[in-house]
Amino acid sequence: MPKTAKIPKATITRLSIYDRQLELLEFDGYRVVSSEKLAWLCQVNPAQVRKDLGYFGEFGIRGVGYDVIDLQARIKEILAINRTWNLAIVGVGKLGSALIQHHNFSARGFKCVAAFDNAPDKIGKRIPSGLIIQSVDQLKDTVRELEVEIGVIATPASTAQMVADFLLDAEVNAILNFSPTRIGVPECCLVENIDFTVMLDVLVYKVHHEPKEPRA
Amino acid sequence: MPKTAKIPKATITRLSIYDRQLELLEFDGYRVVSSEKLAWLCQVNPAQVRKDLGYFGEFGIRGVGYDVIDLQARIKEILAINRTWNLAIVGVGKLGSALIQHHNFSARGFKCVAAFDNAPDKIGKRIPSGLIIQSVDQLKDTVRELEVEIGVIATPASTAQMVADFLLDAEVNAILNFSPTRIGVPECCLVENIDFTVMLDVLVYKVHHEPKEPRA
DNA sequence: CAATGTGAACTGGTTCACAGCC
DNA sequence: GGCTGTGAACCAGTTCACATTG
Repeated sequence: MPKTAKIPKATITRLSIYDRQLELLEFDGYRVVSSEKLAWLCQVNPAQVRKDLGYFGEFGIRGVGYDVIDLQARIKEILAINRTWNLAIVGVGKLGSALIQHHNFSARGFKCVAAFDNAPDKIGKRIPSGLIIQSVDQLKDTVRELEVEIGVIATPASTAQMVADFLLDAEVNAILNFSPTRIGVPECCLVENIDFTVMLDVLVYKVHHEPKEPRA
Repeated sequence: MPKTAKIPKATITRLSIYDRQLELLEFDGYRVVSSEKLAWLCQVNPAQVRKDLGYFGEFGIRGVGYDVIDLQARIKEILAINRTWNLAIVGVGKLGSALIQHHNFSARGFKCVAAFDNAPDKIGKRIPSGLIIQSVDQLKDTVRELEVEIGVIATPASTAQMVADFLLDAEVNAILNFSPTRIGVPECCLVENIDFTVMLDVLVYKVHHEPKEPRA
């Protein structure tokens, strides 16, 4: 179905955002939505919405708009989030355990099926979600057995690369990296980095340099 | 000092990454580094490194490279992270408390000086860091008193906008938003969004659509 | 000679503007 | 009439290639 064209990564990001707004619109009882309204809600340009969707097909009705339910289904299909994906969290510190219990993950079909750490006092413990923390030595076996498709790194920077190598060895080929370092992986493995302090640095730069307009 | 040119946001993001790599290089005893080496470490193009730095001045020595210590200082100055910034966390759930104790924040000069929630059973409690959770009713006064410059939203989507309005009322003009929704704010307020599930959706899309190359 | 600094070329992404349809 | 779908125009950001300099 993808019209063999190169699709900007930003388009995929926006599709995810559209999807969530559509859920809210559905909840609020809307049956149809125009590109203008959806764009406004997602803080983008209406033409952007239409172009993004245009990469994948014709989902709207001219003169009317998009069917809220139908468009949602299409987007979920495009993103491949119309099914469950199994996650394994590595690093069960404060952040790791917050992620395991993160409601937005389960609500969107991301299921934490395993948790690993290498601190002896953590291994074997049960976390509120019911999961038992395993040693990273067991990572490979468990990941394969439970068919984990995405590894989540929530360790300090110092161990991130080691963890990544473990995940690669277990043939996970998608990693969500919360550690503040760029891990090195082969081509076949896909990585997304979420780096809090980089975001803060960007924010601080902007605060410090943007023309400070007087408050309305 | 900025050569009155428009600086890409991506450049700022990379400066933050360069900075952290420089810290590691310094720790490892390097005195100078070439754009090629730094680029390799940060997984970008060498010309990109030079261009990014070029927006702000000439920091290198031709034929030699960049002084690791000096370049760090310059970047920290550009990013305005050569001082402490006060944060207030709103929403002390699992994620919020993980953020409060997040070591990378304190290590980089971001100091959590206040925490707010509106759950009656949380208000007044002391968190391991020593902070006492306050009611959001006290947000305005506390934020002003403690000179908080950045608000961090770690609440569910449903209350994010309300929290943002509270922060705006307290004249915070930078927000780091961890809730999975786009908050609406006036021009004068700067926002960075960190949305875990969007990142996962992007990762899933890629896993599902990228040409799956056989593993080496 | 080796590596920076930078205009010019290129690539990618966004916005416009309007044709096409309901 | 109103809103989608999309080629064309535009804009931004990255990479190249080379002149420049310690």
